[in-house]
Amino acid sequence: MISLQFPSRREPFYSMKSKQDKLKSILPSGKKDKSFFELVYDTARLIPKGRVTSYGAIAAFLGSKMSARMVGWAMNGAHHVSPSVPAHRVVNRNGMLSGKAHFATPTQMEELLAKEKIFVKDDIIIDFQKKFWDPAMELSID
DNA sequence: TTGTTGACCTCTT
DNA sequence: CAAGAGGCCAACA
Repeated sequence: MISLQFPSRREPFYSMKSKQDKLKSILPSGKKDKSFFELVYDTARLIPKGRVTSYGAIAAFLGSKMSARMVGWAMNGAHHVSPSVPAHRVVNRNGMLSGKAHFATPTQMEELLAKEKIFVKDDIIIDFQKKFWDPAMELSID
């Protein structure tokens, strides 16, 4: 199912802090003392191949939609965590590859995306809205 | 310990 | 329209 929506500027149902506990139960690894970063990593690992999402969408999904910045910061450390995190599937809300400079080579992010049939022009993902995967829409939380 | 700095986003001048 | 500010939270000096 394809979500054609950007994260809405309306107050979304998932923005309530109380959802965090439910998140912890549906996300893979069972540790209870998850930091915000770990939640970010877990969510990112759920992004299907061939789909992308945005920092803000993950942040909103995790309960604080203003933490998009932290999601980016989390990705900064995503290279040396295990299991690996598909950081290339996370872009900013315009579909721009804002993080490509942090990959091993300047072209790696684009190449990884191309393998999943996601193509990029001028650092922007083509058909971003069709490739967009909103965790809040696709993962049912109650 | 305090301050600054981000792979961001939204609202306000 | 463009530009600024505020909010988030972890890392680092």
